[in-house]
Amino acid sequence: MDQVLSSVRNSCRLLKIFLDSPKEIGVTELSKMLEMSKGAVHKLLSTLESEGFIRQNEKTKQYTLGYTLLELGTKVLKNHDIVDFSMPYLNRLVSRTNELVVLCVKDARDAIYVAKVDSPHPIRFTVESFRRFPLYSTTAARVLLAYQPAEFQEDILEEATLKMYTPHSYTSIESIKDDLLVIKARGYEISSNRRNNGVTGIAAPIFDTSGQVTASISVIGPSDRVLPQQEDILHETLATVQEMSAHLGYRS
Amino acid sequence: MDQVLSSVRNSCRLLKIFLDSPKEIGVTELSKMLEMSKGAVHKLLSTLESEGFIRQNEKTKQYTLGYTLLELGTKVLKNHDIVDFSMPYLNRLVSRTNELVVLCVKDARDAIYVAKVDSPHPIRFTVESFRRFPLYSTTAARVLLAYQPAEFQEDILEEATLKMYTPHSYTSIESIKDDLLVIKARGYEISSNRRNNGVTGIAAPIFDTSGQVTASISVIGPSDRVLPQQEDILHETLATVQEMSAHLGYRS
DNA sequence: CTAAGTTGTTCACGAATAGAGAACGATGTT
DNA sequence: AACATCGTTCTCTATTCGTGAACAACTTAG
Repeated sequence: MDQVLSSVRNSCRLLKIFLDSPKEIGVTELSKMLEMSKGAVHKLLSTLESEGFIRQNEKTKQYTLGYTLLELGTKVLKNHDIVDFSMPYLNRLVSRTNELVVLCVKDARDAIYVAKVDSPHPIRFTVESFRRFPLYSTTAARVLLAYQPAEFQEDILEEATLKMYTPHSYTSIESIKDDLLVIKARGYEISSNRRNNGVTGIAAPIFDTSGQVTASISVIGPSDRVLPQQEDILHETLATVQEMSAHLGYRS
Repeated sequence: MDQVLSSVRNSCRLLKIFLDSPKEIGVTELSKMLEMSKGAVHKLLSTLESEGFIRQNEKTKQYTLGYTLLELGTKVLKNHDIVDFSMPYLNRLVSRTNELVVLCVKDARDAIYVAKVDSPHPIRFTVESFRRFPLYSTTAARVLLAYQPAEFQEDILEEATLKMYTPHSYTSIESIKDDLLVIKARGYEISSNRRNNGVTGIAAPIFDTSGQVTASISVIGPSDRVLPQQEDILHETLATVQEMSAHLGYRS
């Protein structure tokens, strides 16, 4: 783990700073955030700029993310064939439930919505795609976590403890652990008012040939619309993931 | 210009290799393309992987682009406010012309379509967004090039010469240079069958407060549909860019 | 309108490490 | 069973990365 190219790691960390910051940042501010000298940061920036990963505003002299990252990000989506594969199913599930449907995958220690289809309702709950969030924080993510090895689960939940973060209406980390067992036992998850108040999510896992969980889908909407038709939505969701899993070659 | 962090530059080059390759690549192949030792490439890869910029397929052991690049790419789009600003105008122009409309910007030595609205026609011409292409190769890009300093134009066209690349129906690099003068003189460009046979593009520049060309828009479609209504489309396009420029604070 | 505080940028040097190249173990192919 | 090829690990030194201070170009304060 100490086998790491420090300047490469620094440049990665530098780029990620922009994810949670206003679009333009100056050298001085970056050097503080990275705890590096201004000179070194400047060298990083001009290297990244010459490769198109960073752009400098000619007027303000501050820096922004460059277009090459847009090219690469687009390529990531293209590579990810589960997205293309899933879109028809997501669309159908939206037309049957009239609520937001998302496709969620695990990446390292995080979850990401890699596809979504919005609810046709004028009043609707929306989420941000392509942005990481913790594996214990949303319905779809917890489904993914439930099928991970126990040690990995422990690790993730310990991180949650360290961050002193317990999702809404969970009284303790232990109760999440119980929840994961329930999810795996019955093969789906329904949760209300956890991360967002007044919002209910119904999620289930998608299996591939090797029996691994590759993704999960979730129907999410205002509790007062979702809860009354909870049974129907659950039925449609389970039918969808079973069909998807079957098409991926999974035999239960 | 020699003030460059070599390992950072190498990691950038490594990532860009994936743009023009199948989704998964092995260490050996990458080391050949980068002309580096396998050991060094492996170190690059594991550093990038620990930062989420690269992922390794557990079965094939080969490498792919990671999700962090998707996050960063999404952020680039969000930062770029001209895209949000332009969408209503692009949509309106499509509804008036019934052809593909694109928004094109210059980045370093390239052009990129950063937004597009497809034609409603069942038979339609489409383009790929977020992918770099030369500034001399499409109608919208040449409009951007026309407003650049003469020395920059020379530089770009010289590159075209070196690549032995002359866009279709240009007999020489000199004729492109003439074309650029015409574009700047009359403020728009109409070209047929240049990059794609049977395709016609009509493009015009958008100016900001400081009088700089920040982007260009182009209406593109099959020549047999576009040429007959050429006058109308040109009129609509010019009206749109004038309105957009005015809203950006440009005074002619 | 000067002086003090910013900013981004440059430079020189010593400590740290990046990259080459060979050897490794694991696959899969002949 | 021998061979080829893959990704990975290792060692070592020439290279270079990162620091800290000085720089010029602005903006702000008095």
